[in-house]
Amino acid sequence: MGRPKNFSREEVLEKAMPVFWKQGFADTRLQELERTTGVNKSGLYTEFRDKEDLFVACLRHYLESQGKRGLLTKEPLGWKNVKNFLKNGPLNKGDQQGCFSVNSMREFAILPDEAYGVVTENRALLQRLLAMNIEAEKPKMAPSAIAEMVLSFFSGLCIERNLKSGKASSTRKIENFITALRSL
Amino acid sequence: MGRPKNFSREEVLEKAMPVFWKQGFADTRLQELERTTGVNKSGLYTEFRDKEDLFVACLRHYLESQGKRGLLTKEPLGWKNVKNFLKNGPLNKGDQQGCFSVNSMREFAILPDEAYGVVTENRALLQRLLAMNIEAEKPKMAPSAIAEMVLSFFSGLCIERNLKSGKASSTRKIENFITALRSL
DNA sequence: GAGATATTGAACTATTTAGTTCTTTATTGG
DNA sequence: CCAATAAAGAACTAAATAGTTCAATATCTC
Repeated sequence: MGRPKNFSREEVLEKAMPVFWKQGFADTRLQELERTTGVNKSGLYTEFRDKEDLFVACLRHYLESQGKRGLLTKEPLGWKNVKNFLKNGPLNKGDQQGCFSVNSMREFAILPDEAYGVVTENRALLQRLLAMNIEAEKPKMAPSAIAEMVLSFFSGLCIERNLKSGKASSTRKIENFITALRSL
Repeated sequence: MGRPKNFSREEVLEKAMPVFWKQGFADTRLQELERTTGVNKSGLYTEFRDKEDLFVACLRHYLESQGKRGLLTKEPLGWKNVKNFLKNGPLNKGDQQGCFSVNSMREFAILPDEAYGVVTENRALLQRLLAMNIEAEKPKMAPSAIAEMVLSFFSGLCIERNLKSGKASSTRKIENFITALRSL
């Protein structure tokens, strides 16, 4: 066998993701991806078909890694998980603010259809997981209806992370929101 | 005096806005703006300094026109206005889906600082108007705290308009959300 | 160490883009 | 109708960008 490559697909995704996350697809330059991943064009193009392919791979990678955190599957299911999802779902790590998936929704007009599919599928999953947690609390209102609201609120929190005001203001907001939901 | 121009600034903004709204700043080509406004480059560049200037002008124009609708100042102030704001604030007119301002938040990384200022100022205004309407209903919780939640929920609804699922699913969601808030 | 094989790096290309400039054309006032 | 004025149109420019190609280089197996 010939020379082994000295980067893994995983590594590249891990490094490229924050760039797409912060700047979106359209305004991320290939040059910047070379710099941040430390892999040059020919390397990137042997691993990924094109920029779109790399973007979608980053998106999938992000959603998988978020899924693995298991915020909504911790036993016992209930409001606590929902609150934790709202508090810690949106990340707060340097350039990685909010949710890559929510951010991407803004760019559907120019993203490959695949991206749309990946995002909506994940949202459907979140909706189900949220509903399961809410169900466990036996509210009067239909759990799926409450879950819908939570997901919209979550999307709002995520997109607001693009503001400088940051995480601080959201903690209190989340407490209050959960309080309101508990009455349903 | 020489030849009068046959387009008004207003007209141009009205036509350019939906393009920026749908595609964002980065992925809107000058060529497309020429086509949709019917004004060619030299016309656009005599009226606006550059693409950024045109974008910010569109953003201001949008916020002004939204402000004029007066959704949150109709007497009597109260939950009815808040509900109406959530229902009809996010537009549903062809390419103009959701809120141009919320959509723009995603692109702060590449937009002029001015855009950030315009958006945050407007959000502060909305926050105050929402609080006034909530105040009128004399809730136990601080009106500003409830207003914060409404604004986040609104942002979520707006960004979700980028999904095909559309307006239908949001009506019920808004009713339920207001129900929850009334208990606070 | 030799040969096979795959990666890497850099030079290259074709296209697209924002922005400019200059000529042509239309409209006005006197 | 003429001269002044300004808009419109088109050709042009310089820079950037995604994507390609190919020679040089590194590493593996035998």
